[in-house]
Amino acid sequence: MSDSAETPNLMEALVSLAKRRGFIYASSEIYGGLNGFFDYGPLGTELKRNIRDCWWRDMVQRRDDIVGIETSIIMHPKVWEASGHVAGFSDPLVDCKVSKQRYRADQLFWSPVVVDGKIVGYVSALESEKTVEELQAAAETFKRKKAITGALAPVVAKDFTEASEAEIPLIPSPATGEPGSLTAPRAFNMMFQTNVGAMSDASSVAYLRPETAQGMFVDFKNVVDTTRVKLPFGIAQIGKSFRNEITPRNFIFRSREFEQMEMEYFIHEDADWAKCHEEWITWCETWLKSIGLPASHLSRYTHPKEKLAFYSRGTVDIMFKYPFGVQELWGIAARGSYDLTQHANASGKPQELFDEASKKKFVPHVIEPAVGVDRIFLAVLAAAYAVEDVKDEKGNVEQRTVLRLSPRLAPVKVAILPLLKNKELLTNRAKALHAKLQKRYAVQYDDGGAIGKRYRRQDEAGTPWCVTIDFDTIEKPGDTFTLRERDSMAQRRITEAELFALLDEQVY
RNA sequence: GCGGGUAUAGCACAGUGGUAGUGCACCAGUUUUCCAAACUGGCCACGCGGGUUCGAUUCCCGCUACCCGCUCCA
Repeated sequence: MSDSAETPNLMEALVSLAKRRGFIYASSEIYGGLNGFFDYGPLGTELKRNIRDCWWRDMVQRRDDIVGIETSIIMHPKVWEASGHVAGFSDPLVDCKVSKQRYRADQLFWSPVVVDGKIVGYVSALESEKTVEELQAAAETFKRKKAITGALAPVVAKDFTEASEAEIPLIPSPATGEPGSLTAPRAFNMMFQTNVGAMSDASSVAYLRPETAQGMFVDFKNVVDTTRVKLPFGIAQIGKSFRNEITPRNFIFRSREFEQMEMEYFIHEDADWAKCHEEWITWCETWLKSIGLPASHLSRYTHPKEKLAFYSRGTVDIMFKYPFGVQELWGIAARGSYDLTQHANASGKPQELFDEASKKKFVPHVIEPAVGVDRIFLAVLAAAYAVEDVKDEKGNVEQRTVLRLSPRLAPVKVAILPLLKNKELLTNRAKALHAKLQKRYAVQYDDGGAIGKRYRRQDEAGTPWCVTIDFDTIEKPGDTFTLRERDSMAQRRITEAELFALLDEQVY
């Protein structure tokens, strides 16, 4: 028996299964696909919906301190100026054509070498604690090698975004030390632009949101004024976001259109934000385990202070061991009062609460757990996938592909199978049960092929239980069915009432 | 975006300068009393565009997508 960790080319197997069983298709596939976009098929749509529903129930409906909203994808462009995304949500990149190295332009520093007031050449260095020293040393070496005499001026460290067109070909590549191989920085904003209204001009430019969070900040006062929430409280939202990623990769892990589940938890400015931050990290970890992700695949990554995003005072990522490596799943950021303050300044509308104790107004601080539905989907799929060796009655070893999805997430909760297709007594009873279950649960009726084949088919779809209507059901007293469990393949007899009780308990 | 690789049916793979097969899956039927049974029949593909050629799925070029690196985020 092998589990997912030992399966070679697990990603290929997942992509293949996802396609084969209708979980995920490439977007616009008949036109050759579109990089960074995906469609969810019938089973995938159910699974994704279940992920959203579980999160919403646990995050919003089962709590007293969190409310939900749904804001528009296109917001006033000033939202993104205030949030910092127009200016800061870009990564200008520079390529060295010789060494094939790629640098972020804002991390690649350079300086003219000035001798006796004249520019005699250029030096470069990568961002570090000693960038200026390195540049100075490089300038001295340059002067010596070129046998230039005169007074060397101190270097002036500038990053590559400040290099002019004329200067770019003169600046040496950090990799080769020779000028001429660096490209101009390609700086583009990761936000998708569009135009509102029929006229396309500068005044109509708008953006598809790159995160749902700003909706919560912009509607902060509305929620406070209309819902009687009291600190600490949270506002949650699930919705699509869009980022024009340079390199979409790893199936649905990094795509250009994705779905976020974000919650902004507002706390008093004097509250212990670090403690609250830690509590939310723990909450997220617990929740991930509750939907079936193994603790062994989860870890934490604390962002070093100097590399924090522009809005963050502290960020911890919950990492997941995907088939392609340990990568981010859930980011929990302490955003301070950054966003509300920015919007207060930009809009001229104060985003404050009144503190009854101190009789003073203050801007709340915020802790933000932000997770991608698609990433959870991928993590869940990877963790659930298993190929097992099973022995048939003759002792022959066969392989069984099974998705061990939690019953909460499984696209189909129960499959109802008449043992035989051509015996009306069986099919009628099965159809009656199916109709009854269908009112409350996602269930499937299947009478195609041999019973064993149908079990395996449901295993691949992740259906936790199969119910078989057999001859004992109609011939023996008690009206019982065979209940077959996906993971153990064990069978037992169960009544209709017991079946409903089982589902009520396990499916939520 | 740069470098390397790949692209044949729903999935996994063969194969050929004269338009393609296999397994599984799927559909119809016969059969079948619990773990991918059997038989019969059926559906379905050379990623897209151009070039060379009498003829291109095969050779060449471009594009697109996917995979592996550089880089990045949910």
